[in-house]
Amino acid sequence: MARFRSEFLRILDERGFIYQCTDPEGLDELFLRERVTAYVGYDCTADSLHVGHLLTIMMLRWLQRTGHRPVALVGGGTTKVGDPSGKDETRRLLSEEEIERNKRGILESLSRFLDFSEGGALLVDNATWLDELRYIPFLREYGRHLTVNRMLGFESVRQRLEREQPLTFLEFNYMVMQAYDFLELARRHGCRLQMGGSDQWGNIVCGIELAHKKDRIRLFGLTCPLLTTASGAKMGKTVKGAVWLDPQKLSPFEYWQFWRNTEDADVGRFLRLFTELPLAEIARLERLEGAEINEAKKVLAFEATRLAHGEAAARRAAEAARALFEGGGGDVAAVPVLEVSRSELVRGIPVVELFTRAGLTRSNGEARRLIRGGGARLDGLRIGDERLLLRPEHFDGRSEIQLSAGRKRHARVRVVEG
RNA sequence: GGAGGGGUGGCCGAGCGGUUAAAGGCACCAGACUGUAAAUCUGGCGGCGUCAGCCUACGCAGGUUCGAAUCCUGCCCCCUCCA
Repeated sequence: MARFRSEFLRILDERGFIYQCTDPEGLDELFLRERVTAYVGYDCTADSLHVGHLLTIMMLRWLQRTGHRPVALVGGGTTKVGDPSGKDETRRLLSEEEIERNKRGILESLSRFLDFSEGGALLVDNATWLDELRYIPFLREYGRHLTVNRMLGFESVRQRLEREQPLTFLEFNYMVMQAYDFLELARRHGCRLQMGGSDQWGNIVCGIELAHKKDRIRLFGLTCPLLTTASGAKMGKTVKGAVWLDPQKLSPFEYWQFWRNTEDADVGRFLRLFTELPLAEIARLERLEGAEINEAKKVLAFEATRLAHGEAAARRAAEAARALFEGGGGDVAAVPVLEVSRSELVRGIPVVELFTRAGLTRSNGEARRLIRGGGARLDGLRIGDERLLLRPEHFDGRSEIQLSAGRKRHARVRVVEG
């Protein structure tokens, strides 16, 4: 497969990152010729990124590893407008402070994967230029280069119109804003390539066309496939919601577990996309069959966790999993802990409440149902009574007990004096 | 501006005065089977509650009624057709 000659594109191609590319040959040449600056845009609506963002993060990472310059753009400007695509309930507008906090969170998530130190990756906020825009001058200068005819042809727009779903002028302008972002990055930072999910294709192309008409510069676009699991579900959900990259929001142990529970059919693909193992090694792992494929899943979990949370955390997660799932007392240090005071324990703590406090269930009612359904365990023994109170005798001299919701989700409860 | 249709739980979508915490599907959780997989089958799936109950919910605000998601009034939003 001599499709690409440049290292970056070859890697992306071999690993399955490429869905569409505006001009593969031209881009390949560009990568052979110079140090390329490329960007990916991230929404600013949450304070952390999640696995749904991981594909593009990995692309930026490979970009940096192969000697080029990644730019992460956060949508501080566009977030102020509020994304209207979420149908009813006009979305709550975020305050400046919230946006600021979210930006910091996003940077923190990204910092695990990219080197933002001097001369490395760049973080930019489109508020920097979008805030300054004035309507009439903008329309006169840029609006004349964008035809509605052209924009109506884009898949995202066409689909809406065909299904007779409303498409507001505001949404329509998102494409324009993003097109302008690309141009602005090209001017400010010499950015030549925008990458994103396949749903971003129209927006990316729009930016390329704008830049060509306005500044006579040639930009490139590349999208990655929309990721679903082999059984067709969207990736990256757990009871707790999204699979966050921020360890505060989802512990490394739970992150490890997420990857460990990958479906058989996805293992090879995920290893290529979400780890940096050599392809030969992945091919070997992929060939494992039956129960042996679990080895491959552990490698996937370890490597993915290592990237997001560091090697030490990945080791602890792996060890805790060994202790929990394969018997033989390993170290369960990575399993999330809930602390309770001795005085509270002496009074007796409703076990349903503990499940909720430990984050294993979302409400006491859910914990009750879990117990009724036979999925709740205390130190491995099924809890039969939903009214059970946790008391000092359950600890039997130890400082910790273990709660489990189903086979896979565990938490420790530790007594502290007081 | 005019006429009609509509806003139901995370999503889709029934219900159109009581027996409706609201059919059905998807998603999700648990149990069984396994390999911490998939498929399948079973159960669950608003909150609080030591279980007797209480509270909140069908766009928003009022009203009619013993009783409202269901009827009435006003408001907000969406869709279709006409101008």
